[in-house]
Amino acid sequence: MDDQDRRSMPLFSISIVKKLTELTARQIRYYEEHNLIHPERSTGNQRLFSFNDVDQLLEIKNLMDRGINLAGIKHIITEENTRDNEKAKPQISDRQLRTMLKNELMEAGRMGKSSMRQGELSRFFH
DNA sequence: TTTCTTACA
DNA sequence: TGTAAGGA
Repeated sequence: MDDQDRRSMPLFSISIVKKLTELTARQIRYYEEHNLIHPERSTGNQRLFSFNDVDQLLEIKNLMDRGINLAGIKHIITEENTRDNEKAKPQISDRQLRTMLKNELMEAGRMGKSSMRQGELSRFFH
């Protein structure tokens, strides 16, 4: 069994994830509705989160704290998985994109927040 | 007891 | 987002 297997192993109940991420059950379920995480289901339709899910949620939480709304987060995470396949963005490298995004996020956090919202984020993916 | 879904404030 | 309702 390799690391990836371990990371995607469904182990935590929502109550555990709630403590680990400091998010409410409502938020956790809401993010799942928007396909930001994909916890497995098991006994009696109960959610079982993997280490990856928790990690993803922590990332979402960080973005939320920076004042980015669901649309923006969704956009980021979606691009995250789409980027590798589509080379329709020959302009900048993957590493450059990450650096740019990181700098922007840091600036947004430092400046108080509102500098980056909804559509503005799309400029990174044009 | 804990979690689940749906839906309204 | 919070919370109530009703079921598993």
